[in-house]
Amino acid sequence: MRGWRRDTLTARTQAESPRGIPEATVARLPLYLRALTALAESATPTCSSEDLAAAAGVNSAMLRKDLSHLGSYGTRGVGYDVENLRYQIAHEIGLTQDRNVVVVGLGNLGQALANYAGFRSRGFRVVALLDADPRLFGTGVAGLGVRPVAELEDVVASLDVAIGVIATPASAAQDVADRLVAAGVASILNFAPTVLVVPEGVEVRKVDLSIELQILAFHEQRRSPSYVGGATGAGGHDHDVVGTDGHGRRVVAAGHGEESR
Amino acid sequence: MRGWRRDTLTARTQAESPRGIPEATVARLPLYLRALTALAESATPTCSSEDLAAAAGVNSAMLRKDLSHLGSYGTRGVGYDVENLRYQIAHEIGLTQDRNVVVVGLGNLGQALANYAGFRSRGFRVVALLDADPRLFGTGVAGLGVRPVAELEDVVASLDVAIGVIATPASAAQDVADRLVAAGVASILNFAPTVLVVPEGVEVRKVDLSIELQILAFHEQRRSPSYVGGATGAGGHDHDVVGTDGHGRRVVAAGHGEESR
DNA sequence: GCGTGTGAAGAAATTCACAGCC
DNA sequence: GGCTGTGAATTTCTTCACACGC
Repeated sequence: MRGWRRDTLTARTQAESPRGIPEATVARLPLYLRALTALAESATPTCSSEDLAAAAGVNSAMLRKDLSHLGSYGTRGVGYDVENLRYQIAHEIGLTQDRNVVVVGLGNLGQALANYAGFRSRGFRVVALLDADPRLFGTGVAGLGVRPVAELEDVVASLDVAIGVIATPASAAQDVADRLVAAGVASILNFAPTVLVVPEGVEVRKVDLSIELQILAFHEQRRSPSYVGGATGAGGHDHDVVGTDGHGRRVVAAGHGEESR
Repeated sequence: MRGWRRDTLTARTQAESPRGIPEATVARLPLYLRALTALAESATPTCSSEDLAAAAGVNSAMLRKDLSHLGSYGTRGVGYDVENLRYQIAHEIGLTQDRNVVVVGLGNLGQALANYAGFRSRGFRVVALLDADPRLFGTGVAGLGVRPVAELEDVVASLDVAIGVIATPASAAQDVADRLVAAGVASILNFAPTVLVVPEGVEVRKVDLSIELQILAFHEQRRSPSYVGGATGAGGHDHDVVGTDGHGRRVVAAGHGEESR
């Protein structure tokens, strides 16, 4: 079967990364996966795009479009086979194989991360903990001993680390990132409130709690009656009609990223 | 009533809320704020959009476009006054007033969040901690006693809570969210790995560690030589050195570095 | 009929490129 | 000359709406 790839030379509306699957879609696949897992646990054999979209908190049209990038795994007039679709998405994300993770920085957050069950439950194994503070060396966190950050290179090489989680103070983050990259780690999850500069080809995801709070604060202020829009500016006559969608409720899924940005 | 589409013609060509400022821009303002604070600390009086963009890890054209939504705070031929721009952005985000935060769920993550300095340093005051586990009641975390989650409504009302942080297990998150909303909280930061359904007008930001890891895993897999792209497809587009170790990867300014050819 | 898959339309976000001001 | 601010062009993402297979 010659797969009818969308090799469409009609370079119209198609940007796609390397071989397809836009970033926005990739960011939602884990959501669908989780929703499917929930459905599977409730012994639901099949589901419509409407069902799954509701469970994932997205629009059904978007869900179908997203899934169409993976292939045709649904049946017209019926829906999707929960178990099969779950497997296909897990496969696409690459969860069929476990990946080793090292956590660098074991302050409050780092320790919480090391203990976070969500890591282990989805094929991510925390195999080493590193910190610069000698007082933490050897102490047990999540069944692992904390080792000196000086051993970073050894750890990455000997334990086949694929992902590095940075939970250090901002001042140490770039240095740690540089060393992780030099040691061969090409995937970094950064919790330090700083911008990381990395070479081409290295993927960095950032989680910044204070930024999330500030975004909330912005909307909070906007809701306030006293808000007139920034300092000056006559502002528009726009009304705050948030366009009630009739449903009265608004589903907030995962997303961003940040968000966005 | 025929189920015809709602007359969306009401919206002009801009998703913008009240007075402008697209969501993507809002999500970056905190980034600029942080960069400006760093510049201020190094006693830099003014900076160009190039400088600031580099410090924030974005493209300079995007930075200028973003700032243009706030007003004209720069000087052509010169740049931006660091202190003034910092104030303008802080004002726009609404950081001129403190906001009270309640943390619900004090497991590993919740405790780490309660202790997180980043919260307090930017005008967010954690004023109460709630949990359902009696064993935690009264124990001190970050100088506050943990109180029964049953007191949620009291706490929100008496302490003027503006933001709720949910760090409970997924199973409890929706219930907590419902109660927060009913109590008048319209801004929620959700760490529980579940989709929250909230009424229109309530803002939810979500932080999901396992989703971030899965996104990294996807790219990790894509880099892998054995990756052929889902079910079918050629794929091999990589010309990046996948070879073990060796300084295969070239440092190319970084995915964020501006560079305008 | 139902519901997927998808081209086309629409909206949003990003980047370009340059006019205009210092 | 240098740099901001911004319309226009471009790219990316989302939604619509309907043909097609069940």
